[in-house]
Amino acid sequence: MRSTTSDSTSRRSPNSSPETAQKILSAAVGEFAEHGFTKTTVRGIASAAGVSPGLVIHHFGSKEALRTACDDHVFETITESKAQNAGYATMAVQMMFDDPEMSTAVDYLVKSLLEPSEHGQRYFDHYVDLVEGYIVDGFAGYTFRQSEDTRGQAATIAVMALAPSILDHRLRSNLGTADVSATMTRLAPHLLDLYLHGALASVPEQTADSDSESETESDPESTTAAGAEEP
Amino acid sequence: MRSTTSDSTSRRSPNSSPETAQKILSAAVGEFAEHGFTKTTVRGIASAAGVSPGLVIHHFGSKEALRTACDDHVFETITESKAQNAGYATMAVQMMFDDPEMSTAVDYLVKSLLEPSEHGQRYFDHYVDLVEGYIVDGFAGYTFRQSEDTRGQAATIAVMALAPSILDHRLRSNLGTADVSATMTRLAPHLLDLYLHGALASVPEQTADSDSESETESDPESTTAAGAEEP
DNA sequence: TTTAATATTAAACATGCGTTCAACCACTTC
DNA sequence: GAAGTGGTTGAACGCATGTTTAATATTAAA
Repeated sequence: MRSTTSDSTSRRSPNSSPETAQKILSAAVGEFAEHGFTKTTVRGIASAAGVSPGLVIHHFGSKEALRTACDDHVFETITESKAQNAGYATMAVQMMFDDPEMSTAVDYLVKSLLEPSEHGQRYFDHYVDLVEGYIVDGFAGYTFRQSEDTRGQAATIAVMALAPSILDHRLRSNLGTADVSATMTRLAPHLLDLYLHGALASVPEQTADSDSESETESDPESTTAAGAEEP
Repeated sequence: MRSTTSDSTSRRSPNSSPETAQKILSAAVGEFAEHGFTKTTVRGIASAAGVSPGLVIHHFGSKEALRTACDDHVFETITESKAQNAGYATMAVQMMFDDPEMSTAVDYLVKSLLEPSEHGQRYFDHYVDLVEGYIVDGFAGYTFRQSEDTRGQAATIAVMALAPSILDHRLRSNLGTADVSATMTRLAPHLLDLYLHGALASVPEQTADSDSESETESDPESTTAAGAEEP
């Protein structure tokens, strides 16, 4: 790899390294996606990028600024692919886990979602808005069940859609699946069944006598006008 | 515990403060539940317990050993309450969020679930097994839809049930709910509706059994202005 | 009371972290 | 070739962490 780029005319850098910043940023996204922001070290990023730790700071100012740059890059990556195919909502079902770059992007967002930082909150809010739009306008030909509290419904579905990615590591260990794609493939039919028909087949009878005390489902809030939704 | 040597003879604990260890452990559970294991510091635990950092190590040996002790304590706390009411599965819907000790216990388990440690994996596996039992035998009078892949179905439902607790912080900010209990109350009707009837009301005209290729161009409007700073 | 063992603490130690700095090097420009 | 500019590095700084240690306080046993 010759570092001397054949790019003529606008050669602004005396020393050759216009691509180093990109290399560092790519490594940072990978490290953040794998370990999260807190546990990721600048030295680890530098090692993954093949540069010195000081250079990372020199290019991005600080670890926090580097995180912001990664946020922009990942957000851009996902929204670009969103223009191509269906977008965020496909994360719920499947797809976008085959492309390794997209997979790390999803991991990155999930990790930022779990840290108390505010970056993840912006993404979450954006995602809920997106789902809310899907509930109102439909998605890929599907029509959602309507509710009075559309926002709460959108938040609920958004959380459900994100859950498999969040707990992918635990699912992989439990199910023995090799990678994210395999896990999603394993979960896909059950998710589709859940979204289409629910998880419960029958509701409990009102019979008084039973061996166990049961009746645990009847919370003061649990029975609040839940099932009575006729659009 | 209290005395490490010579309980065969009459020499018991000279200066024993059995409540100090308990105080430290309780503070540790709270700190771990709030910040997770990694970001929690021994000094923070000591400060919360009103003791010196060295005493924490003196009583439990190390931070890792203290975590193990907390794991046992939390697991015991939850399984004890499990004997009383329905147990884990109620976490999916509601309940057990009102009792503050139970709430921190749930937070503790969720945090350990998200860290790469192996402690959370044992809990997750246990939880999936529990859900699998519910699918086979039913739960609180409810009957689950049956599937060929009961394990995958149990894992799916377990993940769904855990999701609201995991993303409670994000949900709270998005929905404006004050605490966990309020968030769960807000989500409860939608969760019940999802479990009972699913999320989708109608399917697209083509058969939707395996692949989900959709050519729909549903006007994505996600042009969030994010200020970028590229070097 | 004396003694010995434990509880407890303040300080120190070792390590890893993000960051800074002075020097070096490659390349462009004069 | 000389000078200059910016990429790059290795060492070091300041800080926070988990843990250790020496010393003190406390209390049951002798």
